Amino acid sequence: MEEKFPPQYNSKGIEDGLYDLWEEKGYFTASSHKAGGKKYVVVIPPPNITGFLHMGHALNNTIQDILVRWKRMAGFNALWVPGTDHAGIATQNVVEKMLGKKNVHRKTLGREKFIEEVWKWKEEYGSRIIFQLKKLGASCDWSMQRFTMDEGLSRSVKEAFVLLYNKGLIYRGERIINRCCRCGTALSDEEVEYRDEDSFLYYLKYPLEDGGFIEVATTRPETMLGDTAVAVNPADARYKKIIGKNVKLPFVDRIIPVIADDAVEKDFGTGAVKVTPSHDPADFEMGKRHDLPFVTVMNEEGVMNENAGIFKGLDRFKCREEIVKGLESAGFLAKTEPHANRVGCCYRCGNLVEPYLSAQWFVKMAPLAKPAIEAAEKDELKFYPERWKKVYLNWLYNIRDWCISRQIWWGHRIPVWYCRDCAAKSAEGGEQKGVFVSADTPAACPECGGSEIYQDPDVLDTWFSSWLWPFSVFGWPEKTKELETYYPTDTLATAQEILFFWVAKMVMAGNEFMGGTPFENVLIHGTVRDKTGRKMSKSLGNVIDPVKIIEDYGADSLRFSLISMTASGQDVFLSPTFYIKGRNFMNKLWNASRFIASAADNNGVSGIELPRDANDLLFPELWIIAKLDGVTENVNASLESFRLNEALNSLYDFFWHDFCDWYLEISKVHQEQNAEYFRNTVLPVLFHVHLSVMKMLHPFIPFITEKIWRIFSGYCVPETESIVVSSWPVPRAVSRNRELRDEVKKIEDIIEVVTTIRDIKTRFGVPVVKPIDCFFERKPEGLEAAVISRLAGVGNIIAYGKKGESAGNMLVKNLRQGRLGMSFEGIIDISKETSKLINEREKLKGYFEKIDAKLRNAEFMNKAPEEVKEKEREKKRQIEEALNNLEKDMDFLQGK
RNA sequence: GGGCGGUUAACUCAGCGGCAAGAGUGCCACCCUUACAAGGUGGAAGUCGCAGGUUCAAAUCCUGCACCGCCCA
Repeated sequence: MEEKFPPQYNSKGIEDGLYDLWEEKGYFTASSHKAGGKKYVVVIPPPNITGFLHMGHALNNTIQDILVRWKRMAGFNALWVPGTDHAGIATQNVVEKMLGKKNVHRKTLGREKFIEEVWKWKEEYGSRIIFQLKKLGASCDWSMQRFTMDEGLSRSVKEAFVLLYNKGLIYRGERIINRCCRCGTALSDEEVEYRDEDSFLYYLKYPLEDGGFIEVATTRPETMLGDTAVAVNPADARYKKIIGKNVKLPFVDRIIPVIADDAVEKDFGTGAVKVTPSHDPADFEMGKRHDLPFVTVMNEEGVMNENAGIFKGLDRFKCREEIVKGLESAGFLAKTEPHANRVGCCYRCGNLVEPYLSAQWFVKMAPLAKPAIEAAEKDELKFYPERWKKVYLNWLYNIRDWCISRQIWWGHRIPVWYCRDCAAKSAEGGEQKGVFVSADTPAACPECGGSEIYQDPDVLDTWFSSWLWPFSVFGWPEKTKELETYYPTDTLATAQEILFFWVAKMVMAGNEFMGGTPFENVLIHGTVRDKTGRKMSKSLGNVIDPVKIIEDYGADSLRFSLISMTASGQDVFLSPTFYIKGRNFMNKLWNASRFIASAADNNGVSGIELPRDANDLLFPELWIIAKLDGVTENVNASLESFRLNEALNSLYDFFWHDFCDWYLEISKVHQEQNAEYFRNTVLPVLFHVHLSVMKMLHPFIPFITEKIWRIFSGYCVPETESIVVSSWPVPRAVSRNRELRDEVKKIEDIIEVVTTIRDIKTRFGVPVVKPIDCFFERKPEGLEAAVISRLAGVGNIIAYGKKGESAGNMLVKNLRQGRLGMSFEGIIDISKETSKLINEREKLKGYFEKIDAKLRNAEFMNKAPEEVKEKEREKKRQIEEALNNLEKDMDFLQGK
């Protein structure tokens, strides 16, 4: 017993072994050859290979694991596909940094060598997060593990590119894109994070050619070197006369026009703005509309170029300082004022993103968005919580083209080739010739047959592979057995941060390449934050490390606490002690198991058969089974609607309070009173109820439930070797039987008696265990008497006559089932008890008034549904009874 | 500027039309009653952010406001 069940639960040494066992047995492996049957498929949001498990992952993957384990037990062919993504920019950064420590630079290494280094790094460190997911208990089918850069998925990426290109949905265009000068690449709009910054609004005085000035306001004065116009709103009376005149740009002496454009906001700054078509998206559009020149004044690294004149060679930030100084000393700076600015930053390195004119590959999104919009509008795609549907749709309604080329080396090389010969023949400014796409590496130019071809140096956005994930993992474009069996998937669980990055794009890709949505349900859970509401991040130093909590308290405690305190879709604010609820619950589960096992040991019982028939059960057994039925129904309903916390908390309440506080204690009475019934009936019920709860808890806390299952299989006829593949409980509908329900009511009366006695004892400082004599108007017999006696600490159970033995040392309570007298030895403080009763009576009277008024209210009686009215009447009856009893209690106290 | 979420016990959170408003932690009193002190019994603790409104009935729905947080321009 001791070695099997130490009195305190310790997750150490239990969790690891079990996970290995599950893997060995292949419990998580789904079968693509299962004919018919129901399948349930989840694809993991692939964590990136540079990642460490953080609370967000812990929550996200716990949720998926709950769903998959539940469905697996419920008989589904359940598959959870794991994997990682290659995280182009992040991984390249990590490896560059590592090489940097050895004084090796990417560019000196060369592309091929560098990529080799990245693969080496990936082999060594890229699976850290996979190991951590296993620690968490994730029941992924590891035989299906995928990586976005592996051969199959790379094939999918090329295929998708070619298909879209041939359909005209991928094009190369010159646009203002977001450039991260640090990471050296273009970013998509989604990859830019916005940050508030206290900066300045600079008012520049531009000299008009024929005298005077026009004032423009800007937050980025260094871009003035690239200005090719000044714009005002045509309706702005202040500037009417100046439209069409010319300005001489300071420093570079370019003559630029004052133009009129509706896009200019009259209220911003002076109402006149500088126009820099090469360095601002809005200005770019304006430049197109007005046919302005495009002057780029910095290079890709953010260093000012030859167009910047005397500022050439300066870094963009330094240049801003110098420009401001220069303008000021030349008298061109009217004023500066503080200005709260929202600046775009790279989501990978945090550096300021530069709007930059360059040629990039884009996906034309509007045609792809259309079916994705329809899917949500028609509810073929459902969001939980539903409000995210609006956010999703809003983004799709305002969709912009997706910049997919990245100027880095680690990633899927863009499958576009250029032919030097054909390009040379292209007419100046006309259509560019000699550009072709191919999923396979071509040997020659398909147009001229020439071999002077080269591949586009850029790679694709990592998300260009992620958006194919729900079907690329199954081998698309090959028509595989897996694809046929598992696609479309069922539920996608993710945090809201990647709704646009990923979820919306997967829906588009699913529609485009497979037809229909890639999953039916999108479960958006909250973001894990610290207790002040900030995201957890290393730089803020507010991180609670899930790995540490797993080590110290077990994955079960972590999972339990996370889910139990997370309402669907609500952000999670974690305090540093949040795991305590879980840890304590594990201990409770452990000790209840310990008690049951030792009871079985003491009776030398083994091979208990489950479940039992309800026919020869006594009322406590009927009661607990009926309760179990109710809980089972609630848990199922909660899980079906993705209310995981609700399911878990109802199991918690049932197990701790109904099962342990009451039933387990009552079972001890059986143990003492009726050994045979205990052995033949109570023990099986204990095992049945306990194991049923273990099953339902298993998806939430897989390790401890498995451990208990395995220990218990030494006592029972084991249903399955492992709880992982056991069957999900179904309600036995005992509670629907009317006659049985009366038996079940007995427990409620007993609970009232026991609670009353304990209350009095505690309030007058008598330990519950100290036996007192009690007098009953309706004297309990047999089992009832024994239960009351044990749970409330009653010595003699005595019937008493109508007058009652109103000795001074007795206190009487009038309960539902009649009078209860408790005998105390001179420790009852009559006045204290009286004032308590008076207090209670006041409260009850107030309550009575409230209900009575409601029932006298004609409107209420007219309009409220019958159900509610009946409920109120019932309440009134109960209060009346309670008041009545209270009066009697007081009469007794006052010696009447 | 637009949108979303939050504001409930000291703390962390449930409840989202018919509760005399709940849980866990913490707090107070008593109990080491052989499953569990990571426990038991009992208790104290809340004008459910503010102001209006709808309704027979509002913590729950609507409107406005305040503060906190997020997202998109």
